[in-house]
Amino acid sequence: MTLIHRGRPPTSSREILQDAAFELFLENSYPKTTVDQIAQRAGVSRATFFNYFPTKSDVFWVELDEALELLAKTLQQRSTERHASDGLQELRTSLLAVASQMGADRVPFALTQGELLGSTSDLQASALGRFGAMATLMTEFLESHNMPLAAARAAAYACLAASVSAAREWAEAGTSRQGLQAYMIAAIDPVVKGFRANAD
Amino acid sequence: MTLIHRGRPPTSSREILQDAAFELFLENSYPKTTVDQIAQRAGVSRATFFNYFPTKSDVFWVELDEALELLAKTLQQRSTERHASDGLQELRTSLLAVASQMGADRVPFALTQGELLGSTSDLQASALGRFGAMATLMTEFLESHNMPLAAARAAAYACLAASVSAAREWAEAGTSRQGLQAYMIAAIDPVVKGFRANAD
DNA sequence: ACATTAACTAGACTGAGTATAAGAATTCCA
DNA sequence: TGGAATTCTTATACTCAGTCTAGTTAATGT
Repeated sequence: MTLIHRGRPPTSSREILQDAAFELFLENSYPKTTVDQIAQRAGVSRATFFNYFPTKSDVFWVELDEALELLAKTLQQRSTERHASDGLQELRTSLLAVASQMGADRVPFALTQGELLGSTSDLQASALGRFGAMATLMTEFLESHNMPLAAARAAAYACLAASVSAAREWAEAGTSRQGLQAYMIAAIDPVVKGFRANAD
Repeated sequence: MTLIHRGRPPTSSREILQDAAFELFLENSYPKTTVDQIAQRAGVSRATFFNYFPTKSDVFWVELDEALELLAKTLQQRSTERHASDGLQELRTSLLAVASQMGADRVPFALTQGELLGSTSDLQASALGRFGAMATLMTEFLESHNMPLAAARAAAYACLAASVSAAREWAEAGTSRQGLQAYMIAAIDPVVKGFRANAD
């Protein structure tokens, strides 16, 4: 499985850069941290940072990207397996499956920095790209389950909004926190119910 | 009403800069247009551009900003006038009122440049900020009409998504185009119906 | 005249992102 | 053993957006 190595082996790694970045984000906040500082703390040149991450904001979202990838895989699997069944219900199940990976203890770093999203424009840009990708993913899934485009789009955005606000509540819950899944259920179910009532 | 002038009167204006910018955006596309070029064509220094627009992307969104301001005013008015009635219905009416300003002939520049949104990160950032503002506006409006927060948020995002896709369809319709309002009705009504069914 | 106010400008600076060419460490193969 | 070929890493220079500061210019009012 592991390809045999050709050429110079990496002396640094994604993880080292990521750790250095998160340290600095906590110490000085995201906007006051420069790529130079991250590279320096990781013991690496600035250019190397850009070998691993195309932009500064990409390092901020690594955990979300992993979750997104998992969601994409899950949806794809469910698309091929049981194509005929209720799309919204399938979508709900898939979202909860991804959420179940997030125990009470493991809050992604980005979610602890909610205030930044309102004020930091490059984070907004990168967030929009990711949420947009997620929305089209969900829309296509619902469409492939025989929901008309307009309804699919509206339902996808509503589910997305519900998921995001569930994640924020979860992150803010602090010590009293349960797993993310519980928050997701509470947020998504009304949406699913509303759109299903419409479909009948 | 017009305050008597103190200090040096403006020799340039927002409109001149805006026109210069749109010309250049059409000639060379948004990302290949620099603030220097815009200022130069407007016959003004780079610094002056930033006196009128805080960022390059703000000039791209002037028309949307006007519509947003109108929506905010409309919602505020309806909030004070008839506070008790159905929030979703009121929101729908307000959105349509704003849309009615857009005749078949007057497509905002930004809407003709849809592809850019997928690829240009500073446009994404500025778009997210605006849509986010719109979403919170709508959420608060629905909350003030006795809708619970979670439902209000989901409904607001769904309406927002419907409005955006209606606007895109409208812009793409080309010669066969009706007013924006017709597209908005088709997109929003299913959402309103869905969420109302849920509320009862 | 002279002070005040506001529009405008010049210029230097930071920081993200791109591009390029060169160096350094390793494997493959003759 | 000695090159190629491959890949990670670096130095350097560049463009452009956005910020800042200090200074200039054109009007008003007293």
